[in-house]
Amino acid sequence: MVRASATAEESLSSELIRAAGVKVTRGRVRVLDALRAARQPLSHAEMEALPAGAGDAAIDRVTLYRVLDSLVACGLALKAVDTRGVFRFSAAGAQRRHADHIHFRCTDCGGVFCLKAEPPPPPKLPRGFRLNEVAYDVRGLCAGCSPHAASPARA
Amino acid sequence: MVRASATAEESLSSELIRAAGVKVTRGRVRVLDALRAARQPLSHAEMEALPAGAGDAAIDRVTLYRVLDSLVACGLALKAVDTRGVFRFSAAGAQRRHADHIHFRCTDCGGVFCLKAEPPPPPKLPRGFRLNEVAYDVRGLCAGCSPHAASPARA
DNA sequence: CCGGCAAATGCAACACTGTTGCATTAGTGG
DNA sequence: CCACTAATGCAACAGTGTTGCATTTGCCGG
Repeated sequence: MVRASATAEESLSSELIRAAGVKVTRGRVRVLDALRAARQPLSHAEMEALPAGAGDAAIDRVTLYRVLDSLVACGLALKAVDTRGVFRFSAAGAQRRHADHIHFRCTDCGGVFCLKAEPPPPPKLPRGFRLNEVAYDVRGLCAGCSPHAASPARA
Repeated sequence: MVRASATAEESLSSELIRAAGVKVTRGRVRVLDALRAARQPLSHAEMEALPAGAGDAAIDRVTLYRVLDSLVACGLALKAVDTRGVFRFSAAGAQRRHADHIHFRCTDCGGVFCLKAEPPPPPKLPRGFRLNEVAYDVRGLCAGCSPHAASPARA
């Protein structure tokens, strides 16, 4: 149970959770830890498989769903849908690292690539509307999936 | 079986399907018809429920999936994921009507609103990349779902 | 330090979306 | 009109997400 490493990381997650006004539980700390450590949004399935390096037993499937929901509800995590229709979660604040450029999603392999260009400014909204997120999604085929030769179905 | 109305619509769908180089079947015509008539992308569930006005029996669930896949494969339909993680399909070409303005998606009610502003120009891609679609997605709360009064959880 | 309450957990069962296998039916080309 | 292939319909399955309920646990007050 007592581990000297990564204590700062874990306590920061605990801090964040406590500051959000919800109970600090093992599951929440572990999940937020994982989200904050991840360099890209994680799916439920991926998180279920990660306790390998976390120490003790795996988190229950349903509990994991509820932990994620609670983190989203208190603003510590963000929820999005990937191209396969699966929810992916990321630590709030982490997306700031990805806010200053455009993403290209390959419709074939599902990969996400970061483009150099800057995203356009957000548009004006009608009265009463509230802006939460602006996603400038560019989709197509990446270099690896592009048909270099001939593709009869596309001709 | 014989209906005099909507013949032009239906035969156009048939034309399109035939031109795409695949078999012209009842299911494909009916589905493409529905997609072309719809003013917004339809989900599988929505399409399963629509034969009310189409005349004869409902299409099999699995067949509908396969019909949709075939329409996407031959370029007659487009497949996308909505905010709930459900696939939605639209007739190819229909999105051209929606290419000249921005969409606002309400994260609460799931509604889609058309904004007046024009979308930004597509960015430059790395070598080998192939642009297929540019989605400028603006998400937030619509006027109906915005918290007019106080929202303790957000404070 | 201890007890109690509400929230969080774990388990089972379920609902919805999408997929696969296989026998039958129906387009299409000759 | 025949035959051949693709498409259909049915059953069964897989993955993702949800709900109900009993039990445990974090947190707070005594």
